[in-house]
Amino acid sequence: MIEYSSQPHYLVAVDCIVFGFDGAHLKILLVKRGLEPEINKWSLMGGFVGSNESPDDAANRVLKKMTGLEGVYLEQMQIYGEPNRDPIERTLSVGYFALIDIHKYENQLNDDYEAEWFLINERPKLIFDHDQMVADARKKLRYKASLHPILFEMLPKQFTLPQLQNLFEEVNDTKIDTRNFSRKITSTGLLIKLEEKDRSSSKKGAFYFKLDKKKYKADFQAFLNLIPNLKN
Amino acid sequence: MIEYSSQPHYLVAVDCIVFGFDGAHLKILLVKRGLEPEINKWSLMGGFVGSNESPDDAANRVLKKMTGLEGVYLEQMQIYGEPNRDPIERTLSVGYFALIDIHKYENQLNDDYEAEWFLINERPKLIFDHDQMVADARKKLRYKASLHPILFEMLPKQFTLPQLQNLFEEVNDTKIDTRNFSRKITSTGLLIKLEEKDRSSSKKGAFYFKLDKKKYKADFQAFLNLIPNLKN
DNA sequence: ATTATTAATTGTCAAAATGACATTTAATAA
DNA sequence: TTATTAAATGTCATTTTGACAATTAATAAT
Repeated sequence: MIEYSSQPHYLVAVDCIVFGFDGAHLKILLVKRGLEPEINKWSLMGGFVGSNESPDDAANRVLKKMTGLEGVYLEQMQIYGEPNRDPIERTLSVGYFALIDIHKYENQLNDDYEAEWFLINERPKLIFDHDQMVADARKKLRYKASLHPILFEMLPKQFTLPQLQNLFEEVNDTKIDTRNFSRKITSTGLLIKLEEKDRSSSKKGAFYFKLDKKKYKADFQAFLNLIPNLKN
Repeated sequence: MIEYSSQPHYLVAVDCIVFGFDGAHLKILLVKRGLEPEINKWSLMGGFVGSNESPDDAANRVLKKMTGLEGVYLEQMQIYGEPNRDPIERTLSVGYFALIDIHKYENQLNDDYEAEWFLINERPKLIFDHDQMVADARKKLRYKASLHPILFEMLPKQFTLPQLQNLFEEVNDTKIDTRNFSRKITSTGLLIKLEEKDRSSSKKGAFYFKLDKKKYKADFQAFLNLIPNLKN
């Protein structure tokens, strides 16, 4: 008979891949690790799951502690549980990816932790299996974003169509035809055009849009299809 | 400074939602639990993660032990980690869903475990949060199956179009127009029509098909779109 | 004042995919 | 020979898609 008492116990952690977008490029937020082993090396934001919290709770706690942000978009990805992934002691880690508005973060920076944004393709090597986690998170982000409008979570309240398209192109690592993108994104009914223009990027300026939050919540589970299937 | 040694340790388990299809209805495989608490109550197939295996390894081991089957389709779903989900001791469980060909199983039944197939809608109440796991697994199955051809994993080597359509209808809890379904599924190129007919369900008989495995593997990650968006 | 420059914005058309819909066919039973 | 039953298949109008380039709005330069 199997009994609980004879079974091995493990540490359980969470690690968060935090994505942001600066208007042109996809970025990832990394921290200098504060404990041994591999202290002071770059790593994902993480921490152990406490006695009175679920892994989801723990991920939210870690994010709040290190970025000051609450209520960020957070999605469970998968568990990383190879027996020897942590050299000190067996630790299973639940991987999450988070999407945050990079501008909100800047105001709430917690300086106790050395955190820094890196361009997704120019990030330093990370500890343990964190590079694998980042690769998995990118894949999952791409997958999810091709079906649901999650990328808006990384945009400020006002954004332009060129910015939005940039973001889709970055995430999917592809170029999208401007006319077709505009048509598709408009037909979702998710965008509300504003009076104001962003003049910072061109003489003509690009109109700002905001998200129709009601429509966003209602349609979140509906499949969109924002990434074209290129034939040529 | 946070140190490993001061952190709490937990039991880590896996639980598998095993789906099957009898040609007409979606089924789920349950076992009578073999340890306290809740001994002899119906539950999902599960077990603790051992010292030298990953959670994926553990899920495969449990499935093999209880069904005799190896290499079944197994997908990590999510982690269940509410602090009090297990009344004896804190246990985190990684939920998996498995898709198996119900006919293969029948040949390999391991009688040491009291396992039984239940119609998905006529299953007994399960222990702990296992009912929630089943609900989540159904949702995930539906989601994934609407995009990728995973349902073939539940069919025998030879199957008929009506059977295939039944399966899609069961999983999506909807009725599909025969002509449109046939057109779509044919256009995927995934099916190879055989000479033989299944005469068990009608006078006319229905042609058997088999899966084009090469095409299946190649197209697995490509998005299909097999479930229609009904307008009326 | 006119022109040049630059990025934003918008339109067309042919092809493909979709959804709605009913009849014909193959086999056995009566 | 006819009745019965489930399987298989076709049409058409609408919508969606992908490929493609010209126009517009604003500032900078002359």
